[in-house]
Amino acid sequence: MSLRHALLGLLAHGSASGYDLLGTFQGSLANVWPATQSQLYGELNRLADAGLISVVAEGPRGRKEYAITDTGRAELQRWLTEEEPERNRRNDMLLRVFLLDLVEPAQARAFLDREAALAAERHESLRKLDESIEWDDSPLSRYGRLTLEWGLRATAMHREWAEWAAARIDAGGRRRGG
Amino acid sequence: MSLRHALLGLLAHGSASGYDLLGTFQGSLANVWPATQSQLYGELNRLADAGLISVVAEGPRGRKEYAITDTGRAELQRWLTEEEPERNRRNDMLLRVFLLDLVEPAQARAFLDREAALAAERHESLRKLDESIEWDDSPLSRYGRLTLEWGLRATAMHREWAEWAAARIDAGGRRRGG
DNA sequence: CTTTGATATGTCAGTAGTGACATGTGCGCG
DNA sequence: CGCGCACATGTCACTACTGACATATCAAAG
Repeated sequence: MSLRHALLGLLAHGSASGYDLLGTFQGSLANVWPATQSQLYGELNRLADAGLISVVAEGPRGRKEYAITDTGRAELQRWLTEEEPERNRRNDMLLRVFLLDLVEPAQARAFLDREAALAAERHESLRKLDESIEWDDSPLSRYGRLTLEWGLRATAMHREWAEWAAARIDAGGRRRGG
Repeated sequence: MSLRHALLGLLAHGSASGYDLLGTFQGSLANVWPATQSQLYGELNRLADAGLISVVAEGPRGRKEYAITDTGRAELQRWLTEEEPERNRRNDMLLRVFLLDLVEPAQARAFLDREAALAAERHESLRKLDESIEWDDSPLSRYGRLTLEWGLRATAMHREWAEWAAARIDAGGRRRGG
């Protein structure tokens, strides 16, 4: 149920409409906690029903501006400090590696090459993003930078691993022969 | 729908019952693609209905032994070589880091310390697992080792990042003062 | 012989997330 | 003035996954 807390967290930084929040989810939050429009509007209504947020203004085109309530802030604090983060262990890519003995070594090698290339691409795109942002001393800037750094390190690690693994497949093939 | 392909992949290595497969999902596959019992039995029936697997023997206690069919093998091949792995971007832990400016620096620091400690623990447990397994030249051994190595590198990276981030929070606090 | 635990499969209600569809409005540009 | 795009919210059917419940059997230990 982290979407709930993501919304509370964003609203804790300032009131906003569903549409505004959607923009954030498709922007800076896309790499951390993506959400679809339908899910978002539904959750906002549920949060309002539960009294964790409330409509503070209505604008043109039916726009509803939400703000976090005291109850909502308390819940957010509780979540941040007391609740253990859910570790998402499912990894489609690793599942495939686990089963990679079912295809020819050349295909396994191609798979890992592709992983390495994609990780490199993703790393580069994060690096550019990092450069393009004007980081300042604001709290959001400080912690946003930490998450981006995680992405940089994760993509670097993934690339190195894939290259190592690809080389190991070649070595394994040779070992079988000799 | 990767559970489907995980099951096909396991059955491609040899026929087994739902109960056997459940053991694998709670064992070696737990860190890659966990699945509950209810989900597993349901999917096996759906796979059999679709003709991707078939019951090849019935044992005591209603045991049903499944084997992969040619259609199933073809589908597995297609999945492994043609379908792009789903990248799971949702990360509860990173979402919290992103919102960590909402709590006191000391609490943020504690959060990251805990992350570092947990990553170290997980790394150590994987290292022991690695040592305890007698890796041979079998294909399953070779590719299983690659996934484990990914885990080792991921936990190491995560720990280093958390330690770096914790230090950065301290530095940020001082910078604000000076 | 009885009890216990591992083997073995199944159902069900509920939650989270997806993608498509539906609908209407205000703003700026030509 | 009217056209199109961005703004803005909502519904719906479907899929994946979870945790709890239900049920029965065989083997071994006491």
